[in-house]
Amino acid sequence: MIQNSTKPRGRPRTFDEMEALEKATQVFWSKGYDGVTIDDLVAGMGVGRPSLYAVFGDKRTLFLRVLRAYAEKKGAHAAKALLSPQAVRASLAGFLRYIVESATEEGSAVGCLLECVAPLVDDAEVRQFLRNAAAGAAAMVERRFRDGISAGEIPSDFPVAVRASQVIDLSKGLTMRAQMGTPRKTLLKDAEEAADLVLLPRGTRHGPSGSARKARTVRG
Amino acid sequence: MIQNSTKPRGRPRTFDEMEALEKATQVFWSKGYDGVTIDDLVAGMGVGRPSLYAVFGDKRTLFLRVLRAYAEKKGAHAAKALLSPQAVRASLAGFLRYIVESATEEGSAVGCLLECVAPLVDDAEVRQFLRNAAAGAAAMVERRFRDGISAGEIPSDFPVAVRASQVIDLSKGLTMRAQMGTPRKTLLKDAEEAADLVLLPRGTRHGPSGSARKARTVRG
DNA sequence: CCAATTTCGAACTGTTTGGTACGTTAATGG
DNA sequence: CCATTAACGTACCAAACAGTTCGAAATTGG
Repeated sequence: MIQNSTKPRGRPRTFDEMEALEKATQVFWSKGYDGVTIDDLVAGMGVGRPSLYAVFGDKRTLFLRVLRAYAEKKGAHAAKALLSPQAVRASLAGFLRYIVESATEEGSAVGCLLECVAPLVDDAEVRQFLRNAAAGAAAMVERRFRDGISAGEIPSDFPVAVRASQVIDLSKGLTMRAQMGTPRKTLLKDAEEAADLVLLPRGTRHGPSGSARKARTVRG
Repeated sequence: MIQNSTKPRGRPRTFDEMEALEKATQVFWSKGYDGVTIDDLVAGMGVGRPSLYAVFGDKRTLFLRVLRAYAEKKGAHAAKALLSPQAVRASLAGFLRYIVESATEEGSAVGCLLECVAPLVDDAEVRQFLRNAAAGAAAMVERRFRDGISAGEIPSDFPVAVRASQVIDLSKGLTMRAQMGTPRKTLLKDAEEAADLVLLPRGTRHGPSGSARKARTVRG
């Protein structure tokens, strides 16, 4: 048990800190960062205005905390989808499906907090956090690729790093389309296509398939 | 000449409308949408406050106009890169390079107006516009693919629509990474990789390459 | 030079916002 | 039962903000 035996001295809080934090997530989720006023947070979190400042600091601090909690939760979920005991393609598709699903959830006017709200905040610390998060996600995918190589599912010359970052890029594209209102069904289909794409073996460009091979060097 | 012979009657304006619009673009570019105040626009555009309302309407109207002009310009540029008389891969790489270059330009704290600022505006009309813009871009890429098929550069069974939308997804990923501070050099390299990826012939997954083919159906 | 027209610029108004001060309430501890 | 502690909620303040008003200035037409 984490419960500290010593009870706090003064008047007890009328809200649960973690619960309030989740409500704050909802608020930022639905209104963006700049769009949210302190009053929005007060109303949405069920926390008095002075308490909000006392417990969570100002808006920026609160947002960073929300972001960290959100990323942790989402990252855990994504990792679970990605590292489940399935074949590479299924893992990858599951990962991308999860991205799409969380981005097309009801009640979020703006889409995904990490990929749609936070990027606009224009704050050094937020940007750093996002870079790290993206790098972490790419590393996770890359690791899955390596495991796929170990398992013999993927050829050993598979460009794991490049493809991993491409998975993340594609996922960002999916997320942004979700935000623009592309229906979930379409995106889920595209998630499957994306999984197929990034697993294609490299090298063999279309040379042998077509008849004409236009006069040019195909890079290198 | 477009010049209307009749000179306007009253006091002449001290600013050029188009020039002011470009300055407004810069303002939105560097501060986002919610982040800019009317005073920012007044200061950045060199237009008096009442004139701004009289000529451009309120912030939202002005932003939509900025967005349209920006998209038109960028679209033209991208189309030029994409439809230039080169091989498919070179066209595609040029297109993606342009995306990266415009997203990593100096002086834009926030990145790209279309893909980083506008998506956060949470306005129905803006979202509609963005959907159309993305669809237009995908259509442009798709068309280039078709031309590639006609020219015999690409096999005729190439999934043009799917790959076109994947190009757009990848470009959005590149743009977002640009905004997070990933260096241009990295992104230019990734643009090349992306061009390679989406041109890979489909179908042949890794079955024949590795030795072990883990017991499972590879989808379907 | 004067009337008509249009823009300019400063100043104004009512509202919203972030942040805080203060008296009140609810708990603990002796 | 009173002192102490801590959170609560109302109410407040100063700054920022969107949008407008109004007189001065600059141009055209006669």
